[in-house]
Amino acid sequence: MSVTNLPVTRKRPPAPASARTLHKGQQTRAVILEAALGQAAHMGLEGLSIGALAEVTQMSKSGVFAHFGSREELQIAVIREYHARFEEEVFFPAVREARGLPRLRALFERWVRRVSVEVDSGCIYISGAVEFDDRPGPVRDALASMVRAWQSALERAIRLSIEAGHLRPDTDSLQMLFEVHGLILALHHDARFLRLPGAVDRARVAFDRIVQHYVVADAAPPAR
Amino acid sequence: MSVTNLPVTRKRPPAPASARTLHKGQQTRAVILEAALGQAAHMGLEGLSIGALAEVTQMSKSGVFAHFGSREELQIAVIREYHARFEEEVFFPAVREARGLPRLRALFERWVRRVSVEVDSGCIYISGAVEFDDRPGPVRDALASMVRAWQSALERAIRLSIEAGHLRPDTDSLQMLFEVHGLILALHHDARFLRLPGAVDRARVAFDRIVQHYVVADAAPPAR
DNA sequence: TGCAAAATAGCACGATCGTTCGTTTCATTC
DNA sequence: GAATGAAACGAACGATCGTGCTATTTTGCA
Repeated sequence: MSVTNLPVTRKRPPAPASARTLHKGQQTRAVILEAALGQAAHMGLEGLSIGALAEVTQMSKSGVFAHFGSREELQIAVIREYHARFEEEVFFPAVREARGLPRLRALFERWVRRVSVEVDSGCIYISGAVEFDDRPGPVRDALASMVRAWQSALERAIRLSIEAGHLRPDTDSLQMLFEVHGLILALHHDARFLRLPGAVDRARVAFDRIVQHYVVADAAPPAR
Repeated sequence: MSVTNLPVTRKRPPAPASARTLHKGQQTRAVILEAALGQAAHMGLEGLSIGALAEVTQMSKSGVFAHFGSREELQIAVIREYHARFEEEVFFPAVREARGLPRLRALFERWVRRVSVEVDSGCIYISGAVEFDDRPGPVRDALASMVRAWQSALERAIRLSIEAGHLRPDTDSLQMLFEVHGLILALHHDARFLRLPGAVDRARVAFDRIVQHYVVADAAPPAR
């Protein structure tokens, strides 16, 4: 059970030789990935540098390099790791809430919290989207897959809210998704770039307003 | 009359020697800047490369370099040029509309059009905000100045709409600005990165909803 | 037309980048 | 404890980057 069934093409297939213990390789690979995640959060995926990574992890450049085979593979590995953590921190806990509005609210709240924590570290989904918005290739593809997966998970939650009768039946789920996503992007922008205080509250207020609009059958928007 | 009175510290002080004619230097400088603007729109401000710029303009690297003195100065020059064009294309025409809602609508509409045109070229305000969100220095400062200038111009338009009686007197102008800005960011993200069609319309629809909320004294949001 | 100044070219530097290759160290299993 | 394969190292490569020099060309004005 994951955010989506992606064409993940997992490496590390059948546990090399012995089965249980985490072999040295994967262990240091995890260490490198941890450092890479931090570096990418600060400098972006394009800011990932094998040399800098080697310094941080006290390894040789070639030692780091060997674990991924290329810089691109490293970037993709970082994206996948980020995705996994995002799932763990935002999606899985929220999906335990009752389906419908409670779950949708939980998804948004955890998303907001994640982004506002990331004020000091940066969201790879957001920075990556800007860095790779016209740079085709496997990195962009991987990133787009993850973002789309998350977006459609959110849209599913919206649709469930409609089915549950919590939102108006004529709710345009993609439209609502668009608006909610905008709040997160504005939050990220104002808090992280402009360093404005109070952006988190603005996002929450706006979210409540959006929900309120789609939940109440208020004055039908007159054809204007 | 400009979006704001920035600490612009304009170079090119008192017209070097003769007054009128555009001297060769400024002329080729303009050519370089044009190319740089294109390059930055595609690859971001960090993707600006003096070497690549020299190739495009058929000049030597040092020839290009001499016009700006440093890469940082080049980046700042690009930001200022982008700002000037943004003003020209979005702000000035819209500010000729009647103050209040008409002007606010014009500002948004032109902003949307600009961003959707930039689907093929990228908005430097947005990409720059991500690239420099934790990279202090003069480039970030210049960029933040411009963005803040534009934001406060928008907020001013909102406040004028309140004073004109077009929006509810208890409208939180910064909150409204936050929401509207989010729409632009979502538009940029969906159209440019995810290549989703229809994002422009979603932004327009959402904007109308926001305006409608602040203009009508609908059911006062119950203390929830 | 000639001369000073501005604009551009040419070249090299040091740094950093991703990557390759051969060797050495280490961990694991017999 | 020796053998085997994985893991890490060290050094070098070619490329690209921004930048600093010194010539050379071009421009604008007397």
